[in-house]
Amino acid sequence: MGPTIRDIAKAANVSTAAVSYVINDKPGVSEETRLKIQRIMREMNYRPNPQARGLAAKRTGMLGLMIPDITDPFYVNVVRGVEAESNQLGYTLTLCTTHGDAERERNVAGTLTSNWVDGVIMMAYKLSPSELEKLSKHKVPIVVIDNPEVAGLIPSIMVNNTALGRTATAYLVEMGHTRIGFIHGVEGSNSSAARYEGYVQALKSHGLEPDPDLVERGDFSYEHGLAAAHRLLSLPNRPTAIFAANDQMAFGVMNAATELGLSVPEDISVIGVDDIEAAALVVPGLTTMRQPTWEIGACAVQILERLINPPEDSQDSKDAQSADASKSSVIQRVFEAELVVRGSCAPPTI
Amino acid sequence: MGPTIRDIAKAANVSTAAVSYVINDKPGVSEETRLKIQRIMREMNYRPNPQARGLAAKRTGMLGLMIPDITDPFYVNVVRGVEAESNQLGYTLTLCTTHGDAERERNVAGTLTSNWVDGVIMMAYKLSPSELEKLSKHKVPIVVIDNPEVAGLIPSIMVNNTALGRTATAYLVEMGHTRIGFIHGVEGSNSSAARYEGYVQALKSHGLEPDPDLVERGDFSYEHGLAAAHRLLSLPNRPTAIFAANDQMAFGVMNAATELGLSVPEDISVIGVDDIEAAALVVPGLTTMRQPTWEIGACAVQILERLINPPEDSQDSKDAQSADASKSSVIQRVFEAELVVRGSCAPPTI
DNA sequence: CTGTTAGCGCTTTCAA
DNA sequence: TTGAAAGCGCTAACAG
Repeated sequence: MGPTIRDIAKAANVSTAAVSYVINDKPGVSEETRLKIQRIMREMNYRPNPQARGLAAKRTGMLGLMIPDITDPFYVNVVRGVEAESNQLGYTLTLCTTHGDAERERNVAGTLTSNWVDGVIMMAYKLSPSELEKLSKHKVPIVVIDNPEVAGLIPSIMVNNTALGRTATAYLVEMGHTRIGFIHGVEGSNSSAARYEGYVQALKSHGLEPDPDLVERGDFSYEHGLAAAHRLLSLPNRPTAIFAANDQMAFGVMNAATELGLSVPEDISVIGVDDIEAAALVVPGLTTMRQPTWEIGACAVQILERLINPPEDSQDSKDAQSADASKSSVIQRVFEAELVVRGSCAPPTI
Repeated sequence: MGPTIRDIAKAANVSTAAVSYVINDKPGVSEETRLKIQRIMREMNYRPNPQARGLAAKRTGMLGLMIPDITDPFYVNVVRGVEAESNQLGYTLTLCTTHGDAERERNVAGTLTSNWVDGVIMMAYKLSPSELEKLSKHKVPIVVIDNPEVAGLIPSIMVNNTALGRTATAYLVEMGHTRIGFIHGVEGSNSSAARYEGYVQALKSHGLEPDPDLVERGDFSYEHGLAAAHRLLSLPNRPTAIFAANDQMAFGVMNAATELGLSVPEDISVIGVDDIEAAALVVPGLTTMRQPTWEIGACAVQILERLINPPEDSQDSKDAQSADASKSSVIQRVFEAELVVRGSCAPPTI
């Protein structure tokens, strides 16, 4: 157990308060004393105990991050952004995974918002909007990522998945494709639904009629992509392009094509979503929609920081109107996905 | 700010001590009182403040995990194991990444071992063994993963990378290959060096003479794998198989082969290490050496737990001899990698 | 079995 | 500019 603030104070012949001021860069200490204290702290290799600090100051210096799974590339990259930005702002990160389990989500969310951390970033999919709203009424600020259902109720960050779907589909249509297949993600996924919505919009806006036969259920897994593509590609009038709701499924499509003796992109164009590592490792590379995951993570931390330490400067604090405004309008940020062109798409040859 | 232990005590008409006992499942409270207190805690939705708890009990309930990068599949999978096991044991995880930067490693290691956590798991590559040893002299127990240099000095977990190299190479040799290329990882990597060592051993033990021309420098990246393979495959007497020190480079090899009009595995067999997601997504699948990453992470936590709460049961605590023994022999655990056979290797055709 | 009480290490008034 | 002292919420003797 290292030296305490009292040891430092004693060694420097000052009070613990003086040391505390120095630790926290607060005024009230002469330059001379400050320097002396700093020197002694260094000499004794003093590290303030974060627990005591937190207990007294009612802050922990930690941010909580709740995600379903650390394996999924989307989440991982968000985590990286969160990590980088929290470090930047001097927070330490506590990571909790829920494995998409409702009970664990509830649990983790409850613990995190009670006392543990100064703020929490959640990717929650099983908690109902009302549950989330209730949690956000507690003292610990929350930012939700990727859950459109609570946008407007709780500070949140989303990707415009409809636009994503439109962009991907339009890319294919403008290349000359008219029969474009779509493979859904897991049942109930808002992202997948929105991407489908964008797919339909793009089709219609180009004068194409969506064909229900070309739409397959999936679950975001490689295997389902493979199976769905097999069905799609065996159709009498098969599609010339397939838009899969994520890259894993897109890989299933590519391999299904190979298995059926079709080649990508000559016979069938494939586009995915996420830009997973594998997309760049294969030949042809997988064309895909990249979501600005890193930026999303960083942005979440920035919003949280503002929620934790509300900037007082903007107006006079007596400006009731602005206070009202900030209370009524919940922060909401929407990011756009970006098309990453590789080799898996080409104009149709028929 | 939720209710405190005093609120509960007041509501239950007991002392704070009684409540504390109940919280910590300690004896000294009648069943009746215990039940009443539990009921009230539930009713008031009481959550003990971890900071105060930690401050008083000198524990935090947190484990620190220091890794270079959350993107690398090896680390991520270790993290998953750590995560699962810490949850199991009731610890919360604090994640710190160092990006392979020596300064950050030093910093994070210092902070973590000062006060933050009850124990720390480190994947440290820039800290010298003596620095690490000094850190481990502090009060907070440390387990080091994947750093053979400190094995014996600090509790550590490793993968037998020499055996890994032997297994991979022997697989190729026994398939009939005699000219086998090797692509190194980044300069100075212990893992890569050990894998190379195993490669040489396997070659020799099968009566094959290692050919320096077939060994290329690399840096674990796809691009270097691609470049190295181009050189290797353009050799007058090119290898019929290539063992890359990781999967990313192995993908470089596969694609270099394609670019040169060679096919995998007919013309060239490829084997990697790590079993990254992409390995299973391509056709042919990449044959690779899988390290038991999840188990490693879980094991690290178990060791840490034992270090934090030393089991007193084994012998009488007066048994000075056993105390000495446990002090002198530092825990050390070695895992073996496993061959994952996919389609990228086949007997040579020439 | 139960209650009282003295801290844990730090922040933060409030006086000096 | 400095210091004394009162907690923050909880644990762990110790006394009853």
